[in-house]
Amino acid sequence: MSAHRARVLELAVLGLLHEGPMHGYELRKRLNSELGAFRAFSYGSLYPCLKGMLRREHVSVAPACAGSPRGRSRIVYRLTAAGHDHLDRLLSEVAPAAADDECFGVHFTLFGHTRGDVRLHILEGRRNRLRERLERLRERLASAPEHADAYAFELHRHGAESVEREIRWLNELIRRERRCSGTGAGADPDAGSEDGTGFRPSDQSAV
Amino acid sequence: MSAHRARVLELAVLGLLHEGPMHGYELRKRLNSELGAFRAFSYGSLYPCLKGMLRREHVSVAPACAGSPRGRSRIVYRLTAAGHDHLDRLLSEVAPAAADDECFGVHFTLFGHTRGDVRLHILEGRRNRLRERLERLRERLASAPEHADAYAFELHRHGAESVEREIRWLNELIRRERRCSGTGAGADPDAGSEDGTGFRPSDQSAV
DNA sequence: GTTAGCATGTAAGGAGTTACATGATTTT
DNA sequence: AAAATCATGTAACTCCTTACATGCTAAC
Repeated sequence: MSAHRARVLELAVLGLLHEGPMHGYELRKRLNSELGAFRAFSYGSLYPCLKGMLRREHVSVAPACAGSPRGRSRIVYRLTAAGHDHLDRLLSEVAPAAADDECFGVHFTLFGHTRGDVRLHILEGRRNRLRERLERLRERLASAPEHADAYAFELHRHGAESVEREIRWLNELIRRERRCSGTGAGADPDAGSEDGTGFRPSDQSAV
Repeated sequence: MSAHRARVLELAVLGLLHEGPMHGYELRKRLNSELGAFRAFSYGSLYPCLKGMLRREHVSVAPACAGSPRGRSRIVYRLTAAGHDHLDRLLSEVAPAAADDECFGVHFTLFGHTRGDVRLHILEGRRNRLRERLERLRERLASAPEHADAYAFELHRHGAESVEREIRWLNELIRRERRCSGTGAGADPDAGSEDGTGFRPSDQSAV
């Protein structure tokens, strides 16, 4: 009932403020370069978010430290103890939403503060999501009738290749995580389902 | 001032209904397999959307044609003349939003009904968007300090590679479009079948 | 003295989701 | 009779965007 949806922005803000205090403007800049390719947040979402976090006392405001305050005076936000706890809690639970396109990047970026077992769960969750997607794409490609739209086909072909690439990337990451965590307590049969689907391109290694 | 934002769902519905009349449930299924990898719409957005289109008289309802009506009686939607016009208009204007991640796929899928020059504009718009993204990613990668987060770095590295791949794909498509429109008029999408679909991921340059 | 960049904020609203409510038919 | 599948629909809500409003400082 509490956190049933994404809440990407707040997680990202918590993550950034974990590195150190920051004011809103800078927060937004780093948000949009750190998370760069994935999302771009506007002030219209950032400031209300900060306001909410302030109300919940996950952050506190510091008086604008000087330095070289060009422009209007800054409001510097800093994580409170409660804020740190909240971030830890968010990073400890294996949110299924972490497999979402919009969330995975943020969670991955915060892997540095995430427990090893949670990292593994998130990577596997993401991989499973992509495998489902790939399966659907392959079904469509396999059943592509001759009258099919050439553009749609090409889009799905390229989409399937992209998904395959990301799955292979995840496989490699998962392998590394398992190796690092040493005694693998996990029991996941990682058998490759070889595609006999007549799916062509230089398909190295099972995804 | 009228259509300042995406409106992906309505465009997709117009596109599907252009193929022929359909009822809501089927529409949603096709929406989520056609657009497959990209989006998944729920009934909670589809039915209100259809209602709006009905109000604007872009679609009309037909009495549930029989066939094998398993389940509750169907409501079959059909494009009106105004609906066809509206779709044509949407596909004629080069919406900048077509470069968005969520929109590009839908627009591309409808390339079969899109004029050649508009296709080219959309492909180029998408490529420019991705080039900007790639530039930002490369900046981040280049300026990655030694103390940088290894996970964030890896994410951006993989992200940059993915974007490069998509840009190369777009380059190839743009090349083909130019070649086709050079010889003849651009309004015959279904002809030819174009099948040299062998896209080689070998060339790494000139993104 | 006006433009440009830095900095904070709000009001209105768009697009879509979840969860629910209903109902018919077929399969188990 | 229960469960699964097909089928339509609504209300409440979430997350975010756009467009606007404000104000301060530096450079041209």
